[in-house]
Amino acid sequence: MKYPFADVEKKWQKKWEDNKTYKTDLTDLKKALYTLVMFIYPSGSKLHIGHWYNYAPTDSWARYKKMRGYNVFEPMGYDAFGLPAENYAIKTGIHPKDSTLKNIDDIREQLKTMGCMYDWDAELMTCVPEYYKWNQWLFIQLYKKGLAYRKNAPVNWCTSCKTVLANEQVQTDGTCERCETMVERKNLTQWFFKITDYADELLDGLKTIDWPAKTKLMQEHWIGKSFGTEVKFGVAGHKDKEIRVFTTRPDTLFGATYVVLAPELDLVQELTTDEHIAEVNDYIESIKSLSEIERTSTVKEKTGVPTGAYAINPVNGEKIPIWIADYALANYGTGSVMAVPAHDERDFEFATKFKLQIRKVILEKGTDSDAELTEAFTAPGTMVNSAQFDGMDSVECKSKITDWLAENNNGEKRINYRLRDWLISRQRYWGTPIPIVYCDSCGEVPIPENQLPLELPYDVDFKHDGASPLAGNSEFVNTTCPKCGGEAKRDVDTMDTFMDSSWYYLRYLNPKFTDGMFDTKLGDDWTPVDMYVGGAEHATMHLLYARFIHKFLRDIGMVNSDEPFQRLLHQGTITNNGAKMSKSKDNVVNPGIFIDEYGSDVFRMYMMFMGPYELGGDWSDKGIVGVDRFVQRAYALFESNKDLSKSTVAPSEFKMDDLSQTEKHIYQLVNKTLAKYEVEVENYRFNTAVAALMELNNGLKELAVCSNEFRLFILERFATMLAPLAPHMGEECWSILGNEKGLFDNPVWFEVDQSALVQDSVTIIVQVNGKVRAKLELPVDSDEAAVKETAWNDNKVKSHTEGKSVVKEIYVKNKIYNIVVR
RNA sequence: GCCGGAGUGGCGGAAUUGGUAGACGCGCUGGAUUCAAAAUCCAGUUUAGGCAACUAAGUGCCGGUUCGAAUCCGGCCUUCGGUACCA
Repeated sequence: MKYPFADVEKKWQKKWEDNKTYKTDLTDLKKALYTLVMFIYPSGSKLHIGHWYNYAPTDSWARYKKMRGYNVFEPMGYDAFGLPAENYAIKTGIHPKDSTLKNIDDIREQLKTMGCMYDWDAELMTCVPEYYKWNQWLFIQLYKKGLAYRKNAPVNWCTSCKTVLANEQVQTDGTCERCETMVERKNLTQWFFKITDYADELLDGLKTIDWPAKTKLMQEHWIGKSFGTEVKFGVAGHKDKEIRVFTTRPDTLFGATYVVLAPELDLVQELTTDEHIAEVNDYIESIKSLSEIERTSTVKEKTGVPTGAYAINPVNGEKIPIWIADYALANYGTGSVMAVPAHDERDFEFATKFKLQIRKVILEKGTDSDAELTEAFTAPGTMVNSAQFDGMDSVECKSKITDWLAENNNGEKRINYRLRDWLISRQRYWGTPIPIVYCDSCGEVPIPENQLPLELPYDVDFKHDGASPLAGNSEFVNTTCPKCGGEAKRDVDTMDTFMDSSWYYLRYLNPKFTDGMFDTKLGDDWTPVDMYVGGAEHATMHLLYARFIHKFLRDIGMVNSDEPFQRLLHQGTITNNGAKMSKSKDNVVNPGIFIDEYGSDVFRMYMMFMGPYELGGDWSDKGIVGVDRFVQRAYALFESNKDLSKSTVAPSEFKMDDLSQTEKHIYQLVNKTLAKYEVEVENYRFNTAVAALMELNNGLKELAVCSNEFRLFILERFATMLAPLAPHMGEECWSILGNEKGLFDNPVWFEVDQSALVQDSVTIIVQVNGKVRAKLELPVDSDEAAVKETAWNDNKVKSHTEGKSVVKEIYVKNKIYNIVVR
């Protein structure tokens, strides 16, 4: 009989639900295990292949752990705020709240057909006041600690739509995706979280977590800690002004021949001479629509204009011109850069183009100090043209010059970070309202905690001209000051949705908790999350923000751990004809037809079999029949051994000497498979785990001639290995054997019989000059003399060494014997 | 541009530490079964030459280290993710 997947899946899903199999008892902390997958963004109403690829293998891992006796907590929820729902509303008129809640209902139903172990009592969504209230509370805690503050920052502004655009809404040519108008950068006052205060700890903490090395490396580079010197340049004719620059090359300071300021700095307007002001303002206008990537590209032709003002180099009192150039960014570092054309590639190019002075201050070994440079010399060398430092080693002079600057109050040692503070203001509707009011007499005032949540009003014009849609709702905007009771206006921005995802793993533990942001007892018991799985695209942003918030929560006594996610893994992306699946491209592959034809177990097992989990790949259904055939064969095997456990009992292990030759082979195979399976599944290498089960299945062709208890022994192990990967089928096979209790209600796992893994002979490869010439089957741990003799007796070895002299012979025990001849 | 990955048969991929390249599966070819087909089962399947034994080449490209490299090093090419307002 063909495996009746539809009936089997329905049957077990009902049993699991009736038995509350996946309700986790969070008070049972013995072998507690929190496994988490990044929650779902409910944009469309359909789960696509990518979702299955993310969730099904993760669930298989959780099930494996459950079968090994862990008390597994595996929740699922919805990252429900965000831009797409708002765009959809603008296009269709359907309110984000309505479309989002509808999508969530549809998605929940589809998630249930996957047959995952989600504890549905722990389900949460971020767009309800019960959740986002605590975003507001958290904001206020950060505010109280001085970690939330306002400053100016640029946004993408469409002058035609009169709205702020997300980077995604700006096309590659710099125009608005709706109206094709050129997008400008415009400054707005916005809220920031001081993540930079935690930069060092975020860096150090990486050493303590079990994350992919590449992710840690990306975070390390994102934080970008660099050691250097801050130098104070005076400004000629402006005694009250100074320009601070950060440099990692203080040894080149005598070679600084000009200074570059970010065009947007206020200082630029203050310093520029009348003669240059028109040119400067034209330049600022001309770069308004450039993105940061374009501005800082090292291949783009450098642009810039002089301000007419001069800076004073503190080391030699020299007057050097002040320029502005787009590659200096106002929101990075001090916004000012000292330029040393002789020893920096970008400065060399700039100085050459604009005929600025190039002065060599570090001499390359073996070159003439008068020789003209044809390119920047960036390596260390000997100091020249540097007054009292001449003749010294440039590396040593880094600290010498810094010390000398410090003694004269012209600078100091400094650590700089690439990391910037987290901008959380969004000029959008569908998000958490920022709990601040602005009062003419009291200034910015946080809403008292007992007045939270500040609810997001339903009625709003999404196309409201200007900054934020909420600004158009006067009932929302106009309020009274919590401090003085006078008239006040609310902040009309909402929060970045990364705020929602920065602490949801704590809320899952009790989403209905009303006495605080989350139940801190449960938080301490269950976090850090043991295993976190999600896309690599989150490597630097979400995963850094969540770490920051976790550390902040620790500092205010809410959690007792330093990191939110102990172990992390990224699933790969499934593409369609090489393109990322997305609703907008209309290229999503719907799993529905595969579920209908093969069932969810075959489908999820195929996804796991496709390749390495962390690699992903292009979607193809070509191989799914192979997995289906495997399932059919395995099912038939169990069917032909129905109710075996009702008439016989399998021992916990067999003695190899008591087994027939056939049984011995199968016994070794099943133990080898089990040992491999454990390692592969533990490390999310499901493709090789499935392959191992296929090999096992192929090796059971002669099982029928074995004894009853032996067959039961083998099939029990086979069923338990199937269960994590194909949960419905695993349960079914287990029950076919005659077991009354379900595998996930009563977890079972079998030990490997280590004695069955011992091999008595081994294949030794004989190479001549690195080429395989013979394969010898020899006892394990044979000594060199024995191998040598057998090897040299081989005809092929003889023919390939004949008439040549032996240079040397290499023996690697149990592996290889290599003869080198000339 | 910058930061971080990936590249192996016709296809998806395997090779746990530098030691048999191609496990497992798809596809294809041949056979069994069938009136025939589907399904199933059995055998073969990196490429080139050869009936075969066998020989040579081969893990994106070029070079290097080593007795030995898919694996380590240097330089490229292609491609994917991120680049701070998609999430």
